[in-house]
Amino acid sequence: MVTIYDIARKIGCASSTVSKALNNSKEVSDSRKAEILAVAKEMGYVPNANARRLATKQSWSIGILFSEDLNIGLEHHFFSGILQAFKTYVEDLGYEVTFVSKKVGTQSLTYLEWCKYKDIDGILIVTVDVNDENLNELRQSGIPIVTVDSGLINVPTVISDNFQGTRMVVEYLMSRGAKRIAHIAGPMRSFSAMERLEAFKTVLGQYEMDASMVVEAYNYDFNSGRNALMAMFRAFDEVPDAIYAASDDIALGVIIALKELGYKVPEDISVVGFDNIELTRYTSPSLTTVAQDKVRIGTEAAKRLIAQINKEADAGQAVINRVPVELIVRESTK
Amino acid sequence: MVTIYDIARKIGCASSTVSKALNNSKEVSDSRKAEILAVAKEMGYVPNANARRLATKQSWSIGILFSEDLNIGLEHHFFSGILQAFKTYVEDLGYEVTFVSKKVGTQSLTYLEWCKYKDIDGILIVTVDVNDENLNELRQSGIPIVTVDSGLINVPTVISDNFQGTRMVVEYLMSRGAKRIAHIAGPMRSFSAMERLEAFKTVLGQYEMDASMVVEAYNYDFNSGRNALMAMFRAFDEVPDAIYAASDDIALGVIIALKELGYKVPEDISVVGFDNIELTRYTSPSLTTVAQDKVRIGTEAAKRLIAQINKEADAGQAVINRVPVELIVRESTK
DNA sequence: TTGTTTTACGAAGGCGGTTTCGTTCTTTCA
DNA sequence: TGAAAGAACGAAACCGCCTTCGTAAAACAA
Repeated sequence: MVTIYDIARKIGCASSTVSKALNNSKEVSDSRKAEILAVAKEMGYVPNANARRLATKQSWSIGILFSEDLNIGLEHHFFSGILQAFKTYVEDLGYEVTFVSKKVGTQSLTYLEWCKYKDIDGILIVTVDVNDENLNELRQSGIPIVTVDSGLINVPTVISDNFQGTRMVVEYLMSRGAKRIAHIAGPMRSFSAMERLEAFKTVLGQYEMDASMVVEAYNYDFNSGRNALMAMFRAFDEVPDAIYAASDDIALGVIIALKELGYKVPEDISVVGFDNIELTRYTSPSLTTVAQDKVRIGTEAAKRLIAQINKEADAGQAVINRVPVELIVRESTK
Repeated sequence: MVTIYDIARKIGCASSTVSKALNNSKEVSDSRKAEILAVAKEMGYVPNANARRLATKQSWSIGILFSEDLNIGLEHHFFSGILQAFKTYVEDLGYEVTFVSKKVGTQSLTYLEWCKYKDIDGILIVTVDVNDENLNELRQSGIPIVTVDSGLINVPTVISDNFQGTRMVVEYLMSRGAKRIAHIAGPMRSFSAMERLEAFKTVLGQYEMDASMVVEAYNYDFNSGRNALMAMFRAFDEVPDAIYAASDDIALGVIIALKELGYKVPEDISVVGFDNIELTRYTSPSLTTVAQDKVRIGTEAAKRLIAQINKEADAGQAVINRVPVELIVRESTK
């Protein structure tokens, strides 16, 4: 490993001069600077992150917090899409992104301890168990935080506009003649699921429609959707003419279940999803759904985090940043 | 921030003693050790990663390399699944995982420079442009590397057994009476796509069947599958009775396209995919496919990397580690 | 008792940078 | 032309931790 001392020795100047030159300080003459840069390049010099960070106390790194317990995480395309956009944005600014871990060598650490250990600049919380004690500690630590799609209070949040999306769905269904709209909600440990359910009730209420046909899916996946639909048909005597599902996966499960029960989609019952995952465009029938803007959510989250890191005014306010959604009408609604 | 000096001062001992106590050295008496640990805890001491790493030259961190140019990456469930398994395994051992970036602050770095900069212990290459010059440099640097599903030569690799999988598909189709099997290949810049194509030709050759009905999909996604199928029907006069697609997404595109052309799956034409993504179980028809073991691939890759880091014998050999696959028979084949 | 190990601890140097603060040597300006 | 200002550079301290080495006290052996 070649260090600034090696360079200094070779040139015959002080290491401090080399350091300044490499950092483009104006305390070094242009000729000297050129010489040092040339030698550095020739010797294959690469700075040492740990030394630099130790000295500057600026780590240029951002932590990503995925909760392990919920089994949605990296593997869920929605979150991985957000992460991808987030990562692209901050890396372009020169930050590195690291997963926050609970272990260092053989030692176990809390999230906050890990952040201190790494001297992290900021942290993105993606999915999380809201009741995790370790999170409180983190939140109160003053470390810049932004969260995505979570229900953490007192933390700057970026999330799809579930209210707008739900309203669009309901009003669209009504405009197409729906009289009896049901909702397959997502699991209530998910904040978005709660919001969508709440919005569902609110909007139907405003139109003086009954919003009681609701069943909670155990999970966000296909199978949970299928099961939830079956449960709904067992629990209610009435048959809805439209179903608003809290996610695309759930909606696809619902459609299959309806087919199994002998209903036609959309002729007998319309189905709407939420997410706009790639495949829904190609299923049969293709799915009417609410598109979430993963890229925008990830990018927005990145911007808000960076603003906090740079201590811009108001950056740290626990404001919920709602990202617009879009209703994509396809074949699953009549 | 509380340091070992703060602890030493409070107790009235030397910082070196504190350091030793915290590292459980036997040069410190048990009573002293207990005292120091107690004070450290009381003061909320957390070690500083940068200082520690600078001093020990052990970073306990692993880099993940996702190529940006191919637009498969984090968002592809196959890779995110592998990454998840990999991450879980190495984090449990106390390593942290960081995405390797090409920028540090405002400076651009090559992969190798970044690795040196961070003093990284090892690196997982997930998707990658085989022709990237920066990779050669990395490969020759001696830094422990493992790669997944890539065609990098001279690098320890973990990959699904594409030959076994393809053989199972072909033989299964033949056992069900297929006489004319076509292949929708994945993009040839993907190593797995190449292997599957090669295996397809080999196996058909062994049975003295014609293996010329092949079209390359432009990408691994649904739409490419659909387009490739259309291209196939334009290019060949004959109609196959079975189609082996290089991925599930492609297969689903193929199925839709076939439906559009008026063919029934599986009655007229059988279709087989590769991956076993969650949804394929629920599409209609559900998809016969080759299941890849994401968890095993990720874990295996982790093990091989750690072995190299620990300089275990033979660990660094550029052996290809083939992970068994499984044929899942569902409705898309008759 | 004396001599030899062990044990427990402290001083100090090093890891590879950054930064402050002099100190020369030039410029600049009155 | 002399004094003040600025430019260019080096010495040294520091970031927080680890580790080597020396030493005094305690434990053991002869």
